[in-house]
Amino acid sequence: MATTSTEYNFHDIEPHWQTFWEKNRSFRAENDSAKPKYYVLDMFPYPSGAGLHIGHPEGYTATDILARYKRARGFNVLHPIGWDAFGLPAEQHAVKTGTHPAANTQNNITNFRRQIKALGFSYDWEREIDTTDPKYFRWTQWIFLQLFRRGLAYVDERPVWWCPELRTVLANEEVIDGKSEVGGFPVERRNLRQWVLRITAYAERLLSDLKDVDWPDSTKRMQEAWIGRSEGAEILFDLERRELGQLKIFTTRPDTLFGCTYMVLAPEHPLVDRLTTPEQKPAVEAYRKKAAAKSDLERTDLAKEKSGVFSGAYAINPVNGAKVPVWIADYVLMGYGTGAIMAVPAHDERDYEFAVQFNLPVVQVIAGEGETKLPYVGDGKVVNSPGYDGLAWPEAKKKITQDLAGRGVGKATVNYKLRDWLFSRQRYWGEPFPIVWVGADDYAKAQAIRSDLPAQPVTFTQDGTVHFALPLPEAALPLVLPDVQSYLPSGTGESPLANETAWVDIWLEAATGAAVPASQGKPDTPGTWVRGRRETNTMPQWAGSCWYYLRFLDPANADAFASPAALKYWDVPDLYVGGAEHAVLHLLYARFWHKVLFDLGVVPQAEPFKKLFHQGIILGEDGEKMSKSRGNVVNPDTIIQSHGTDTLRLYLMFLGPLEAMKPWNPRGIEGVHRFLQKVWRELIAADGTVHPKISDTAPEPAELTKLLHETIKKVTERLDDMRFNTAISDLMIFSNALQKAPVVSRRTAQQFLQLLAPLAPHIAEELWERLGGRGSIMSAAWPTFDAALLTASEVKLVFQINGKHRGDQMVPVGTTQDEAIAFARGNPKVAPHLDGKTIKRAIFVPGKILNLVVE
RNA sequence: GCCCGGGUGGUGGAAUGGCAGACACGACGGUCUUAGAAGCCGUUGCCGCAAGGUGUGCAGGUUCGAGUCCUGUCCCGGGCACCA
Repeated sequence: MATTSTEYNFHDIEPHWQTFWEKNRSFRAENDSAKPKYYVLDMFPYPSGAGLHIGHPEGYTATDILARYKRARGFNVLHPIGWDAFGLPAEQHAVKTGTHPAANTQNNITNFRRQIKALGFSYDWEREIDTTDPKYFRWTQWIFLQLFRRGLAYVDERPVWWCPELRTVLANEEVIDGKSEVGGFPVERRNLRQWVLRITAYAERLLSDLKDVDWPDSTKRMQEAWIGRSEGAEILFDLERRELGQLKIFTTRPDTLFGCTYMVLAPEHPLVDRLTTPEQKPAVEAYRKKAAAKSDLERTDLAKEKSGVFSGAYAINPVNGAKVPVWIADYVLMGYGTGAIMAVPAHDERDYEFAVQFNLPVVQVIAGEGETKLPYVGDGKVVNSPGYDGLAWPEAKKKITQDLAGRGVGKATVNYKLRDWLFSRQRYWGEPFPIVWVGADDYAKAQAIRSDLPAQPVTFTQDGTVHFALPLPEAALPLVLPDVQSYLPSGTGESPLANETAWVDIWLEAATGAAVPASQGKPDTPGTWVRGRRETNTMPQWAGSCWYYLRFLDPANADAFASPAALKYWDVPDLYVGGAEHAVLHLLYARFWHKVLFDLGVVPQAEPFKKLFHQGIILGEDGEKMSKSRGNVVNPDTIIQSHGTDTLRLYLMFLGPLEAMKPWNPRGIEGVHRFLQKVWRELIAADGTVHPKISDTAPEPAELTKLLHETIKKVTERLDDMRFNTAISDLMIFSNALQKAPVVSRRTAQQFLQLLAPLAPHIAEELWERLGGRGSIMSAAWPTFDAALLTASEVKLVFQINGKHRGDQMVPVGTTQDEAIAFARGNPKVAPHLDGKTIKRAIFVPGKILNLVVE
């Protein structure tokens, strides 16, 4: 049933059809269908208190158009949405107001859901998920247990931002210019016990499998750079004082070994204490203190000026026995390679800068073509390197590495920039780790009855006591968050959970995971009861978003994160659309988890996202990024109120190519709104009945029929290519013709509405119904074009003389070159340019162009 | 500094190596109207009354023909940044 409006009243029409779709469950994806499947996924939103931002509907409109289009083409479409709802803002809100983050989160979700529904997206709401729902995060915890069991999760001391004044750990985004965002207090780096995931074990596969995915090249390159593979060699340098042992360095350029004139250790390098001579001790100590006080950011920001200090020690170059001084400098990082380098100032810019500053020798060992200006990092041949002179550097690299390996003082190695993933937060609002820390004896008891423990126990040592990480059995999941008195951190760097003694300090039944507060004493029921302390860290927001695309396949499953049948039928998303800001972290982390699940045999493919597309950012009217402080934020609700969601959807797509960054321009909205009004006006008379020019019997102009078929062809191609802006242009061109046509066949009007339906679904449904279309326009099969109608008998031929456009005319299809030249001679615009000239050459593209080169 | 994108009318943007500026916005003129809004009909890159010339950041090149391909250069945006 259509609405009763006589005019294009989107205020009636849009809610009307949204209710219709909801009642009819129009967008339900069937888990067992004979149809081919199409899975199109949005990056699910964090439901912030600010509500939907105009950037959300941009990408969501694009995927919605595709979802509706694919349904019309006969696909069983999975188009889901959910909420990435753990996270810092909800926790900060809780700290401020004392309300439970869950309550605040649910309010925000309610608001987001309302806004998204008002946009008319064709989500299957029966598959809605929420990462903070225990039924969901049960499986986040389950995946963590799989990682843990396979030795991919461990505990280590890692530096975090610590604010002594607030007595809390801060996230990077809570630290602004070295001060806390709240209060502006000074912050420092402090080591804390953290969970770390061994993503580096997957570095090689994360890199090499990029070749199998259809992603933007720039995103692939960013991931490549982030993984940062480099091939080189580890080389052992003897120290002058043999009793100190050897110094292991990593270099990508072993071929420059003869040019090494000094060594550098990172200030944190464990050998620094031992090899520093007594005279140099005070200077070295002072330097190390200074370096330690610097944050990573400062250390890297001060890139311009090198600093360092001589250790007093010397190392021996393994290829020529040269004695080289060992320096300590913070331009060498402990976290990469071995934390020690051989410095070759002649062929490395940083080493060169350092050598100049500290007056160290520079020895050239690579010569380029002609005069070589140092530092020289280009191609060339090896010089000043007895035994290798004259070799091109890649050959020398190979040969020197082999020779060193033969002597046992070096070997070829591969290094990655990628670090293991810091996976814990000292926060309340995240998934609790299903881990209980127990003593050695209790761990041994558990080992006797559990088969799901890692080969190597995960431990940490505190005040001389070794603590063992005992996982909860899978059957004990989910481990839910306890209610807490305060969302303020414990003050010791632990999360607020540490204050919940009854939850934290427990007796645990090792086989079942049953627990009672330790304060109640050891239960006397049978079982293996061990005394433990729960892990108080929680997981980062990434955890829930690492695998959500799998939960959509089978969201209600209580026995598995998804059934094998659902995993097999739906496979992975055919298209994933989201912002480029996730190009590295989210996509890399999700790929890592997916590969672990693949290795476990629980997902059938090695890569989670076959095809990826980034929508561009929408800037404010002023061309700046939208932000509250600039006051240039656009709220979709306002546009829906003033022009309707069909207009908003069209406008978002009409702004420009989806991938481009583009400014918001409120005046442009009128243009697409007028387009929809025109469509209405041409199909519906002023009294609300079908326009008199719509006819079942009288013939419409042949040009209109032809244009319809051209439009079907173009719009279909453009939806396939995600060229939504030009698809809309094509529809506008057709609507202009619609307006001029005295008679329009009902079928033409209906087919046009079908083309419009994925983009502006509400008005399309309404007009379809009024024009007597059967059922929902969504269930009508996508129109096809008649190729015969598109072939013309005449085509426009363009005449060029010496490459310049001089005229054109309609010529019969199949015109030959000679005939075309005759047409040119007879063309009043072209003929004067041929007068008294000889044609030296003719280039003829049949049906398109005739270019005559004349003299 | 390095790595990616991108520079086309007053604006957003179109253009498989083949008519640069589709489609819109804005502007101007007209029509309708008591008046306005909406609609409709025109015009609208720049120079020129016109014929015509000229034009895709700049300088070259390849080609019968370049916005599109190549080289260099400038500018803007994004990402990364002492990774040995």
